[in-house]
Amino acid sequence: MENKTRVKLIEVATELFAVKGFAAVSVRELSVAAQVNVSAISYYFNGKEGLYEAVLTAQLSPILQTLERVQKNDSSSPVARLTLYADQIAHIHAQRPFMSRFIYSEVTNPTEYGAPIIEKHLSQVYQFIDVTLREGIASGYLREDLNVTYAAVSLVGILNFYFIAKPFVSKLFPLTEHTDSDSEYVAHAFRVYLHGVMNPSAT
Amino acid sequence: MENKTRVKLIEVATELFAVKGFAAVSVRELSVAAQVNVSAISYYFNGKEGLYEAVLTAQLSPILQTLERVQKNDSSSPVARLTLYADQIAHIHAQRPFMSRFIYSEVTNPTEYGAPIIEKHLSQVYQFIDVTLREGIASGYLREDLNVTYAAVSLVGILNFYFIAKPFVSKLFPLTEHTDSDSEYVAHAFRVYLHGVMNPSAT
DNA sequence: GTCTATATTGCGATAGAC
DNA sequence: GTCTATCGCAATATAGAC
Repeated sequence: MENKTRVKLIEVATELFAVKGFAAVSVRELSVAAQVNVSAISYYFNGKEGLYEAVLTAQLSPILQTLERVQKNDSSSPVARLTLYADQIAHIHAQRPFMSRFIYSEVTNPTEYGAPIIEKHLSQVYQFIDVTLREGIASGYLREDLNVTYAAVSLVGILNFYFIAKPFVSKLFPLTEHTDSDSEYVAHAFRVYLHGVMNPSAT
Repeated sequence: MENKTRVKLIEVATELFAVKGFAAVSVRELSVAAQVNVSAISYYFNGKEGLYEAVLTAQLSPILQTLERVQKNDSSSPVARLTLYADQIAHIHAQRPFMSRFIYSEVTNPTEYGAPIIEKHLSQVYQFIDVTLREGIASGYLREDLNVTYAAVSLVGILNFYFIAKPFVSKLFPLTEHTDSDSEYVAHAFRVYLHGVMNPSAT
C-alpha cells in the first residue's frame, strides 16, 4: 500500500512548486500545506531538491510515453502522425494541469536539478517533430521552402503557449464554458498551422 | 548626469532576475555582481522588490510604444497592421534579449509585485490583436470561421515562443549564424500563421 | 552617497526521543 | 515513521559613522 505522507507531499508540492516556482516555496510552507511534519521531506525525499525532482519526473513521464505510441504508427502519413501528436498533447495537459508550468518555469529560469530532466524530455519532442516534418517535405505533403527548425519551434509554440496563457487569457476573454475547450483550442491551432505548412499543390 | 551606482544595479539586476527569477536572486548576490554596497539597494530602490519593479517596468516600456505606433496606421489594412506588429516584435526582442524571460516568468510563476505590471501590458497586446483580427474578418481578408480568441493566442504563442526557447533550441539545432535570424524566424512564423488564417477566396 | 556593523527573521537539515 | 528541539547559516533591512 502507498505511503500516505509521501503521496500527500507529492500532491501538495506539485501545486505549490508549479504556481510559485522552486525557489519561492519553503519546506515549512510545504509541510504545513500537506499537514505533515517538516522532517518528513528529508526523510522521504532527501530534502527540498529531492522532492522537486520527484515531482518534476512524475509530471513529465507521459510525454515520452506519448511519443513512443505515436511513433509506433509508422505506416501512417507524416501529417497524420503530427495530427495524432497534437491530439495527444491536449489529453496530457488535461490530465496534468500543472505540467506546462514546470516546463516553462525550467525553460525560462532553469534550476540546477530541473534543467537536465527537462532537456532530456524536450529534446526528444523536437527530434520527433523535426524528423516528421522532413518526411512530410520529402513526400510532398509539406511546402518545399519550409525551414524545418523554425517550423518545429512554431508548432511547439502554437500548441503549448495556450496552456500557460490560459489562466491569464480567461481573465481577459471569458472562454466559452465547453466541456473540453482545451482540445478545441489545440484542434483549431493545429488547423491554422497545417494550412500554413502544407504544400498548396498537394491533393 | 545619471547616477552610476543606480544604473549599474539596474543593469546587473536585469540579467540576474531574468536568468534566475526573482526569488532565486539575493540582494548580496546583486551587490557583489554590481560591485556596490548592499545597502545601496535599499537606498535607491527601497529594497529588492523595488529594484525588481524598476527593472520590470523598464523592460516592458517599448511594448506600449510599439502598439501605439502600429495603431496610428489606421489607414492600412488589418493584415498590414498585424504584419507591422510582428515585424516590430522582432526588433524589440533584439534590443531587449531578457524581456521575454520576465514575461514568461511572471505568467508562469507570478510574483506579488510583478503580476499587475505584466497584466497591464499583455492585456493591451491582446486587445490590439483581437480588434485587428475582427476587422480582418469583417473586411473579408481572414477566414470567417476563425475563432478570434484562439487565433490571438496562437499568434502571440507562435511569435514569442521562439525567443524563450532560443537558448534551448540552439543547443539542439545549431542555428545558422545569420546577422539577424530573429527577424528571419518571426517573418517565417508569421507567414505560416497568415497562410493559416487568411481567407482562401480572398485576392 | 557610501560604508560597517548589526538586528531580526526565516531558511533547510538533522539529532535524538518516542 | 513521526515528532520536538535546535543547529548553523543566509536572508533582507537599517542605524549610525564617515
